[in-house]
Amino acid sequence: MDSKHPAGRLPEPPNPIADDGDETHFCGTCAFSSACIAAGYNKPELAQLQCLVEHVGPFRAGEHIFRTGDPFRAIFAVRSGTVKTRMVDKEGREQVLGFYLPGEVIGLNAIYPEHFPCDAVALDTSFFCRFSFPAMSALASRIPAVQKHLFRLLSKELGSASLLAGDHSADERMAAFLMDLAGRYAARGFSATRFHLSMSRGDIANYLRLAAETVSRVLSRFRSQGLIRIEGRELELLKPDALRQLGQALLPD
Amino acid sequence: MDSKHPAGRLPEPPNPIADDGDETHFCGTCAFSSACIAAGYNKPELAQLQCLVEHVGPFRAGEHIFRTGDPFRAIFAVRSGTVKTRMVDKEGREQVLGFYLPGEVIGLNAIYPEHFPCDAVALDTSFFCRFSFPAMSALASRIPAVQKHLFRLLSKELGSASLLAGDHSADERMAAFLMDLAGRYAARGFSATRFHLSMSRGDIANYLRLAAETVSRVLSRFRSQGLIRIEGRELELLKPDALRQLGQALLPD
DNA sequence: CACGCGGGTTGACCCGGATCAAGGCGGGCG
DNA sequence: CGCCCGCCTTGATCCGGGTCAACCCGCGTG
Repeated sequence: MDSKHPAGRLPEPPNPIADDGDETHFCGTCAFSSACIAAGYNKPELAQLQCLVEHVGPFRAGEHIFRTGDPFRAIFAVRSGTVKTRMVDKEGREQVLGFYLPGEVIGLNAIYPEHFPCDAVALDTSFFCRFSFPAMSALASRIPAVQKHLFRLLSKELGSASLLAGDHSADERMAAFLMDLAGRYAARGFSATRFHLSMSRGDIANYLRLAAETVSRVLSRFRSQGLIRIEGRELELLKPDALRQLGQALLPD
Repeated sequence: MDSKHPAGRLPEPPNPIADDGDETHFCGTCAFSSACIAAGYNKPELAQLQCLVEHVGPFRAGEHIFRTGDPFRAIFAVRSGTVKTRMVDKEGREQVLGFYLPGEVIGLNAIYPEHFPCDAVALDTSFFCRFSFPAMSALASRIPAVQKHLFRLLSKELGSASLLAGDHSADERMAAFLMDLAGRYAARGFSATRFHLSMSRGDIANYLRLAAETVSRVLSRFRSQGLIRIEGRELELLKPDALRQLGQALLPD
């Protein structure tokens, strides 16, 4: 599963955002956008922010962006591709903590321990913006909007962490998972009703604290009920309202 | 359950830390201590921090420190007593998010939404330090150590949120819960082996995503196995190592 | 006093999802 | 080509913990 020479699925990420030339479009959808391209910034400050960003990648499917225990020096915004974060306990069992889509930020939970408390593994061929954290903190001291933005990012992730905490049925969890993904894709300008699941059924199951067989069964049932169309990892939400209804206990609002 | 006129349990909190006269002892154990009394601060800056702190309380058992939807203006450090945070979904079901002991901080998850996303309810007679967040942010911009401290607090809570995420047996959850409490009491200078459970079995069950009956059964079993001594809400850990062993899959390290 | 009520404990039963098992793709490679 | 190996699906069985129910206790109140 964690092969050192993982096979890249595709020669080129199918993700439209991978186009490195389209800076402004990507940045407009990134979680840092309000910090990077906020209208209120004067030019010298924006230049400072730009210069602490470093573009890194590509990482192929299965490669690590960072590993548990690595010293914390930077946070990463996903430019394209998908990432899972996971912890591996001493018995070797994997625990998937989350999936991160283009525009989202990984590494925030490493600030306190000053070492990464989890692995980050690419699921697709992926590119990132790397933000040196010392530089970013220093900048945050001088630009209140940057500080506020970091506080908000951290606090936001606190809120979403409690999403999968409840004891809910497999159907509720799966419906909420699909609608959460849909909402996050929509927030970044992608289709909210058709998208590709970059993660395996096993990863979904692990994340939702279900067995892989259960995930498979629930998806089959959703299909037979006409809620979704699914073929391999290509997904279409046919009745998003019904799914939202199903997952409402887990979803915000 | 959420009576508007809850009966205060005791005329005076039994908590030794409630002594308002013993400032330095309390502050030495508080989560803000390194910000409030850090050696590196010169006096004018420390004075600024002091003046944005406001002591509030007492809150009696059952009273709200804040409610879902309240506009976010401040975070609170528990001076004495215990607090639970909870969300109530639209079907009226309660979801306990966490328990907070003296020295710990509540309200951080409200920064992003700018409104409190949950209720905070006192379980004991409780006192707090109230930190105006706008003032604190402004101070953080001028004093890097304060900014760093806030980042760390937020990031730390991110880490602990993933504690109860896994799918683990009732025994593992309960053992981890008890050892977590023990560690947090110890970190604030209390006994790590004898303490009072301020929360009901129902709250524990809700927090651990178990039925109240299961909590009762597990505690009874732990007692019959000689792991703990428990009488009502008074708890003594007889074999902390065995408990840590049981809960290791859920505990840090 | 009797009574109600919330919290706690314990027993009996049942169900959702884990586990075990078998088989079907599809892609990479000898 | 044929084989293997992940990944996925579907069926059969089992069990941990939820649910229902009965009961106890302490406390506050009419």
